[in-house]
Amino acid sequence: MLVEAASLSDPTVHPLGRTGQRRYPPPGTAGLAGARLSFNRNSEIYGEGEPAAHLYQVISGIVRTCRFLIDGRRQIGSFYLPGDTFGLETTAEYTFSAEAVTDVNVLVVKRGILPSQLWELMGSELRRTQDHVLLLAKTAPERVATFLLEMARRVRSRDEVELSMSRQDIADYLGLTIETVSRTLTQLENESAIALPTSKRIVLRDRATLKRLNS
Amino acid sequence: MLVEAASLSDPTVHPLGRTGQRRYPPPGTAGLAGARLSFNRNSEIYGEGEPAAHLYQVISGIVRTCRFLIDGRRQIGSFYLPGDTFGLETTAEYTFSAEAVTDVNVLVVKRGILPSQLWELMGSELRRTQDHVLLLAKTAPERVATFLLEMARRVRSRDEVELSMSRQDIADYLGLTIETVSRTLTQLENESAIALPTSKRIVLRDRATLKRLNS
DNA sequence: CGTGCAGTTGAGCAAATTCAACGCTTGTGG
DNA sequence: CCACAAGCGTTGAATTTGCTCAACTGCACG
Repeated sequence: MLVEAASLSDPTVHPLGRTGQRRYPPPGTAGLAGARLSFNRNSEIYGEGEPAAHLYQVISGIVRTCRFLIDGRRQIGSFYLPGDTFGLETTAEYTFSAEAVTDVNVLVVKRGILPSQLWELMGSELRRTQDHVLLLAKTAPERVATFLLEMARRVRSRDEVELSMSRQDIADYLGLTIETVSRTLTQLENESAIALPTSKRIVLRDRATLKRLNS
Repeated sequence: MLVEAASLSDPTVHPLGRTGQRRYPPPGTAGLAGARLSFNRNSEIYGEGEPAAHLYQVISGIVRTCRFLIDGRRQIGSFYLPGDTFGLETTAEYTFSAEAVTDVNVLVVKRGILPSQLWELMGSELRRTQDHVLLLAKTAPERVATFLLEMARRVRSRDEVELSMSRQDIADYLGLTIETVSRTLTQLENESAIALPTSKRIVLRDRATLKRLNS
C-alpha cells in the first residue's frame, strides 16, 4: 500500500460509526477530499471486524467487498468501480472486508462529507443490496445476464464490458460456482446473446435476450 | 392506503385493511407518533411503486415486505415483528410492497422522526439485507436453521418460536420451495434438533446443532 | 360430514455442483 | 528465444441438491 498524501493517523477522522451526531463541515470543505492510496491486486484494503474509520472513493481499478462463512465459502457483497464510494458502515466495525480486484487507487475520505451525502450513499448501498437479494432468487442464466447488464450499465458501455474480476469473483458474487459461470457464458455465446473475444471481454450482442433473462 | 374513518362494527373485509381504535402506543415507541391502523391478514399495507409517504411501526402482528419477478416469483425482503419499523425508503417510491402476514396493528409515523433515528433505522435495514444475502449463499438446512435462530432471537424466546407466517412465506424468504422447507424441518426434527408440536410452533431442542448449521 | 386449504411425503426430474481432465495464457529461468 | 510450470478458464461425466408434480393427511370451517 502506497501513501501519497496525508497521514492515516490523522486524528481528525469523521466518526462515521456513530449515529445521532450531526457535524456540518464549514463551507468550502464539502466534497470528497483526503489521502490518496494505492493497493496492489488482491491486497486487502481493510478487514472484516476492523474499526470502520474511513470511507474510500475508487479513483481507478475495481474493489470487492466480501464476507466469509466459517467453512470458507465467500460471498462478495459488491464490486466498486471508479467513482463509487465504499466503506460506509453503520456499526463501529467493518462487516465486510474490502480487497483490490485489480491494482487500485483510492481516495481516503476523512471529512467534508455532508449528512445528505452520507444519506445518499447509505441509500445506494441499501438499494444495491436489495437488488442483490433479488438476484440470488434467480436461476444461473438469469443471474449471469443480470450481472452483465448491470456491469454494462455501470461502465456506461454501449455493448462491450471488460470483466476485470476473475471467474471466482463473479461466482462468489452470483452465488454460483466458476464452472457454472463459465458454462453459462458459453451457452449465452452459443445463443448469440453475447460474444467472448477474450475470456475477460464480453460483447453484448443481443440485449433483448439478456433483458428477458433479467426478468 | 390510509383509511380515516373507524368502523369497527363493519363486519365486511376491506381489501386494503380497516382502521382500528386509537390507543396509547406500547412501550418502546418514544419519539414516534401518528395514527394507528389495522390491517387484516394478507391485506396490502402499501404497494411497490406507490409514493413512499409514510413510515410504519408494528404494534402487533407480523408484516412482510416483498418484490416480484416478472414471471411471478416472489422474494420476501423481511419480516417485521412488533416494535420493528418498516417503510423506510431512499427513493420517492416504495421498492417493496408491504403486506400483513397476520392481522396487524401499525402506527403510522409521519413526523417526529429525528435524523439520528432515521439513520439508525436505515442502518438496521442495511444490516438485515446484508445478512439476507449471506443467508442465500447457504444450503437449505443452513438457511432453515439460520431462520429459526433469527426468529427465536427476535422474539426473545428461550426455546420456542411461533411461526405465524405460512410455509410459502418462509420459502419465499429463504429462496426455497415449501416442500424443501417442510422436508428440512422434518429432517431437523428427526435429528432431534427441533420439535414440531404443531406445524406453526417450533421448539428448539438442540441449539448447538442449529448453530453449527448457522455457520 | 363434506369441502377446502395448508402442510407433508414420495417419486422422478432438472439444475447446479463436484470431481477430473484438458487447453490456453502468462511469467520465469535456462 | 524456448521450455516449462503455474494459474485461470473451459469442458465433460458423475453426483447431489433442490425442484416439480402428484398424492395424501390433518385440520378448520361451513
